[in-house]
Amino acid sequence: MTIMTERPLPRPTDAELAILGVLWERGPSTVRDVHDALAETQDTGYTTVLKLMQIMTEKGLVVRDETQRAHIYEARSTEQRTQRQLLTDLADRAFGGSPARLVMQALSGRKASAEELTEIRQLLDRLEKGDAK
Amino acid sequence: MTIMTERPLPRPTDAELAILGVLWERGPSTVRDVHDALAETQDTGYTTVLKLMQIMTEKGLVVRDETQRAHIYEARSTEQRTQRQLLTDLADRAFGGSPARLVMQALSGRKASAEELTEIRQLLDRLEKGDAK
DNA sequence: TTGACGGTACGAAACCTTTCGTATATGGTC
DNA sequence: GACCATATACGAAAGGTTTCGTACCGTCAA
Repeated sequence: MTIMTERPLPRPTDAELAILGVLWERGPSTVRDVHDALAETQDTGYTTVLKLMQIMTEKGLVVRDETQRAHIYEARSTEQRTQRQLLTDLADRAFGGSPARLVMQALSGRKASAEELTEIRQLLDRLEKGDAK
Repeated sequence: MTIMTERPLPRPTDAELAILGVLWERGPSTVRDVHDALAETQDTGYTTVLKLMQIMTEKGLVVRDETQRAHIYEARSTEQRTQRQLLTDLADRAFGGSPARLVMQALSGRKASAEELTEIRQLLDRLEKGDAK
């Protein structure tokens, strides 16, 4: 039995995050799928996307199924989990490690709709009930 | 009269953000000041910090006063402003451009203390009164 | 004046990210 | 089988980030 020291995944780069976004939205996809989806907003070449996804495979950000001719890629970490990682990362780098300060800045700096504010308030209620998560 | 097309400052890199952190905390500082402060936690060479701060000057992230032999550097953007920029940037890249979703994820994913939650709630109150900012 | 000290400037290496050209393989169709 | 469309693999260039060695300059004290 091999001991797999589950190394934490590296922070995805900008380009990698865009690709992950497609994978989260579409689910397991081929390079072509991802490229076509990205083509809506960007215009990066097909082989560029391919190369990035190959690198992401090496990094462990995605896994791929090679049984088909067109490999099928899947994000290794969920969107939520990645988002949280990015947030704690940003909190560490720019908010003295305090997610609370990050939240306050995000709230005060932005115009959130009334519904959103209400939603956030409800979330706070749940949190204070100790109903974490 | 020169037209200064005030270009938006670039997103600071990790190393740059660490330096900005020192400048925000200490106020205008020399390279040595910054290096010594960083030495508490990291261990990057003096010339490395110097070079970074020179690059940051080129980018406009900091301004420097060269009247003294030891130049004095100052952050060009406030901590708050930079934090907000980083947050909207992250919201764009990883939260579909929605700061509200970012906030919710930050709240649900983290254990915030009761005091912090209260503080956030008060902030929400002020926001809903239309007392933005 | 000269040397030691502490500062800036500069260049380049090492590494990472992003890009894409080109080579090569595979599968289906005529 | 031969061809064509479409896939992956690979290498390398271009640009950005981080690191530091080395050169050079000014200041001050002996």
